[in-house]
Amino acid sequence: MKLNTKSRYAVMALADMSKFPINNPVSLRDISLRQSISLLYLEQIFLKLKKNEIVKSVRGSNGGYVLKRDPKNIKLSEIFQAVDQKVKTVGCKKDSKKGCNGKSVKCITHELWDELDIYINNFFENKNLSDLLMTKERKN
Amino acid sequence: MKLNTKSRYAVMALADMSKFPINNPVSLRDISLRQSISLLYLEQIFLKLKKNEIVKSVRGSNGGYVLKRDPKNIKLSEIFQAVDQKVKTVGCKKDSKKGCNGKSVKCITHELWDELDIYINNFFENKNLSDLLMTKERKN
DNA sequence: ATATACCCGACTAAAATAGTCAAGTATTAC
DNA sequence: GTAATACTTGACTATTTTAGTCGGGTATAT
Ligand code: FES
Ligand code: FES
Repeated sequence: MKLNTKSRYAVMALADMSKFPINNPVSLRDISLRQSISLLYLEQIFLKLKKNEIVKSVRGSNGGYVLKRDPKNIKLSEIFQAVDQKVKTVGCKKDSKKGCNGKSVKCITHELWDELDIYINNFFENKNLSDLLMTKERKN
Repeated sequence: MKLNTKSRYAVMALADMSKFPINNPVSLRDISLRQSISLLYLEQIFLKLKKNEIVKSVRGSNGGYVLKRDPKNIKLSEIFQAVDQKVKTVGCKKDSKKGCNGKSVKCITHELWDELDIYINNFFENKNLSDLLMTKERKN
């Protein structure tokens, strides 16, 4: 079970952004420098975040990206979904009747993995961007 | 976040075994047939389970593998550890002071991923093989 | 004009995954 | 004692996924 960089960077970049005044465009170049994330990779990530209505873009010089909603209303689960990164614990197709073994019944561990799936998604569902900021403030 | 087949099969195979009398050797061939898992792959997995004292082997004809402990005392976390599959949510080295970005401080999301790590491991820590059987019995 | 910064699809090297293969050894059944 | 069963071990490989990069745009502020 490994978290990939795309999800990790997406959250990292948005967390970086949410430290700035809400209507102030933050350029990817700045995020790239502050967080040491490849600019080209960030561009790829932000196109998806934009398509999924998490940020909006301000083109041209002095432009950048702006959070489309209050950090309080941006759940981690939305961010993950935006960058196409799903939790996948079962071996079978989720909405098929077939099992991971090709048989017509679900395997003996299917329920367990399903439970794990819900459990993990719960974590992302119950965290939002502002939760992140708060832990940070406590520390600094 | 994806669960790999090695962990999935390991648990599946052990769940299969634990349906049989505790001292009755179960051959990998049988598990392979019942659960539709490649025999050669199972062999690889069981060597690790054996090295980690989860099962013991009975060689020769009518041989197979036997659970070394009561299913109640085999936690999923042990199984995962045995097959070398760790949860990895952070980008940095866990016991290094350095961040995932190469800097000398942990990144702004480090705490979050750490929390997620603990959260997921908790799931595995609090489930044992016999829990699996029980959900199955309820259903059948 | 020109510099800045987003836009977008295609491409690729490297790593991880999901197995397979070959060549054994030990034990039991006949 | 020989055949059959079943575990043992290390190496090897195809496929997939990941983690980016590249090239050639377009829009806007100064
Ligand atoms: S994981 Fe769903 S059938 Fe095995
Ligand atoms: S995840 Fe640990 S420093 Fe970024």
